[in-house]
Amino acid sequence: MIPTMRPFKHPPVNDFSLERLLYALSDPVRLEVVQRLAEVEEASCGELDGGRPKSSMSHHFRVLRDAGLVCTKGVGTTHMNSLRRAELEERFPGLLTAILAQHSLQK
Amino acid sequence: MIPTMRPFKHPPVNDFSLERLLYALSDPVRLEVVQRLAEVEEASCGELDGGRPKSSMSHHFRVLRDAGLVCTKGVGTTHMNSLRRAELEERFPGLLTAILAQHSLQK
DNA sequence: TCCATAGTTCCAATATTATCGAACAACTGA
DNA sequence: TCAGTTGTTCGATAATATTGGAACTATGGA
Repeated sequence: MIPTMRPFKHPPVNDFSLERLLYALSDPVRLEVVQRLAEVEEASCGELDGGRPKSSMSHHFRVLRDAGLVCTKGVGTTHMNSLRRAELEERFPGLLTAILAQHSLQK
Repeated sequence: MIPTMRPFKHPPVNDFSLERLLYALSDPVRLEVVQRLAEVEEASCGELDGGRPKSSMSHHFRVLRDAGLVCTKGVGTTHMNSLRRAELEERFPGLLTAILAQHSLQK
């Protein structure tokens, strides 16, 4: 068993871009994913699709990863996702907190 | 002289949308406009175009207005723009602050 | 009244993005 | 080794955004 699930590329904190982050979160599907991840700490892709096609979700997860918002690691046959909270707080202090606070108000 | 420059539509705070705001700020041109406005408090459209065509800027200002970020009022032949800081802070506490703080770091 | 200024609106061209089916790849368990 | 599960990648299509020229409107000054 040679082939291992190759890990995804996750940008280092220094490469985080404010515009890219804001863009990633301006999509309702992606914003919902991030909000859910804030509640559960960790979740597979399947747990986060709202019945949407896998290929669509795969696209959204990539956008979230590229923005530095989400970290995805392979665990068995599934991919576990989590927020990169500490690094986001380091690079954009207070930003994610303000966005997530907004969500909990709307429920 | 009957015709007066008809005022622009500015959404009330209750109609502000997080996604719309994030989207508006995910564009480099618009983000720059907002960052400049944070410094000068008030500026005409002409002062904020970076040599870009007026029609393009007019589009961007409309997006910013629709998101509730910017207020535009006619003054003489010019349009003066300002951030809707208080209302934004009321609706999205800490959000604009976090975004603007990010900018000043990058200079 | 005429002209210059500041922006808007209209329009078309271009570029980006979202969506999703189909084929593919990695892993687990039988 | 085969089958089932999970998710990615590829490719096409549709929807949406950005850009900027041209015509138009409002305003103020000469």
